[in-house]
Amino acid sequence: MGQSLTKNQQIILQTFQSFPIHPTAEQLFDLVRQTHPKIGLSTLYRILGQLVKLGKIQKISGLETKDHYDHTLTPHPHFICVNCGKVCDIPNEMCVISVDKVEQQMGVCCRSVQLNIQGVCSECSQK
Amino acid sequence: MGQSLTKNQQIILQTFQSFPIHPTAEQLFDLVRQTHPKIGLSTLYRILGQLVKLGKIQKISGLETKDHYDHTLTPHPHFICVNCGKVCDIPNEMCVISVDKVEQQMGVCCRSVQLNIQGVCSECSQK
DNA sequence: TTTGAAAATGAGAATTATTCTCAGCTTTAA
DNA sequence: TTAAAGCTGAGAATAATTCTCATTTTCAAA
Repeated sequence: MGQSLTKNQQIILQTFQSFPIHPTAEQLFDLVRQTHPKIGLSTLYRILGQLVKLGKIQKISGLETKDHYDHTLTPHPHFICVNCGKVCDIPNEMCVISVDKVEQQMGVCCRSVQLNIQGVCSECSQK
Repeated sequence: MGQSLTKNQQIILQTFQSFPIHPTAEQLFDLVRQTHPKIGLSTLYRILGQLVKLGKIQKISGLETKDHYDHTLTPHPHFICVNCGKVCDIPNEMCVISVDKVEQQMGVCCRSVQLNIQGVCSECSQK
């Protein structure tokens, strides 16, 4: 059970955690390649999937055609700038969502919530 | 300015509106083909894009790898069952989101909000 | 150490959803 | 009636991701 990560899993997770961005697989691949040029794209995708399953990172879908990944573990909303494409976290307390009513009134069981806001970021709106 | 729709735009919009589901392009293509077998897939995609731009329908991304489309115009959250894949609308009042704080505290300008909830629907949880 | 089974790798092929291209057809307005 | 503009749809192209599989690596037991 001692979820020990393989060498490549560690390389990818550490590279990931050392950059405060929400990279796509492609961006992360470029970063990883700078220090480990032999790692293949299929390995990256495989390991990203494993890290998501292990609960080490989360995948953010629905922002663009590409998926992004996030090494912040607590679920929280994301903001994407429609102008420059930058993705940022929105602190949970700025945007509280309760799914209680949904569960009670629709009889469903909620597993996860994805809240994505599209708009113009502060830098882009200053131009 | 009298945004009159072309014949194919009308066929697709009407077919769409006569089914109370959240179809993918593929599902809608099958439906449209039943009555208009000559319409091509590229026409369907082109017209879906146009209808979104015209504000006649909305596109729901982030539920699956495929996009879904919705002919309800007011923005509202969506629920997707991780078991059977069914998509349903969540009435806005069950799940209120305010973006005021986000705009004020992050200095951004919010254009649109997508809230997707993954979970198990009532039918699937009865098994 | 040796060994051998299980797991991991990575190059490239396959898949999937969507968008693009373009030659022919249709509509429209003069 | 006609010419230009717009629309169509078959199929090619694209883009992101997943799959395949022969090779390599790991690692515990002998």
